[in-house]
Amino acid sequence: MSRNLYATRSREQIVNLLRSERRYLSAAAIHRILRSLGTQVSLSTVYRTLDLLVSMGVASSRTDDEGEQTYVFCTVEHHHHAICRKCGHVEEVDCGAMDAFAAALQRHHAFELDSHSLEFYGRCARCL
Amino acid sequence: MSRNLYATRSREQIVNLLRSERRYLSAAAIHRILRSLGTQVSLSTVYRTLDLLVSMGVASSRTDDEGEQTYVFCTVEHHHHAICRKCGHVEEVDCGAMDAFAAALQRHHAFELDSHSLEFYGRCARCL
DNA sequence: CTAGATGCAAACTCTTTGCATTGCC
DNA sequence: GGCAATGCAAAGAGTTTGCATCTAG
Repeated sequence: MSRNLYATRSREQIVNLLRSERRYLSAAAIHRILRSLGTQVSLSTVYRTLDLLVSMGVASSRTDDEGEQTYVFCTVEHHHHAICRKCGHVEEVDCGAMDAFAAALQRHHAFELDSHSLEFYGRCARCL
Repeated sequence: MSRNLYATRSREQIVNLLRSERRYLSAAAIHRILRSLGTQVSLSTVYRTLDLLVSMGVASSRTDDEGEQTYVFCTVEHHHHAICRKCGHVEEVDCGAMDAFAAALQRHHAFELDSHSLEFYGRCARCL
């Protein structure tokens, strides 16, 4: 268990950015924003750090409409994302009602559920 | 409304393959299978045809774990997929229970839902 | 005959990797 | 000082595109 040994400046900056933005950002976007804020960091480092964060459970990733990988800061273990289609804000939604669904699925399709993936799209409170 | 003007041999073959397989296949996989069945078709045509099928609503696509785009034949308008993690078989699951979810989301997060994406993973009847 | 479909190869985009260098602890 | 992180450039993978050629209707 010797992960994430060094807390370097690059890593801090990336985590801070993700934590303050709370919306899905691509590696390229993160790179661009950090540069514009005066932080010198290479794109490879951004990729490597994002992989690290995802494997530590600090961030979560998804593939957007353009097929690009995007990342968001995240706290809860198992949950889903409600993504505002106006501002991109991500709300974490935890998921209890899935049990009923799993039961119905098994009844109707004889399908044994062991995991699922769920995303919501709409407007967050600020954008209504 | 002058889409899909010509019903060419390539297109027929691709649709037939998707219709008989009923599982998510990448463009490369489709290309490989068709070749092995003796059908001469270029990878670009496979890509172009798949885009066409998706835009016509005949097929549906998703990005798999490796980040590769995969396609499946599909009939129902709005539904979700139960994907067998053993054989890859795709079951279409229609989704009524989502209304309750939407209501809860609005109550708890003041989030106005307008669409969602949902995928199940597990074992299909044949693979239990 | 003519608009649309195809094949081929080159171009593109996003992502990963090898290796020398730098930096944290 | 030593192991890990970084930057750079080059390689990779998947996908798209331009253009000449072919073909369904």
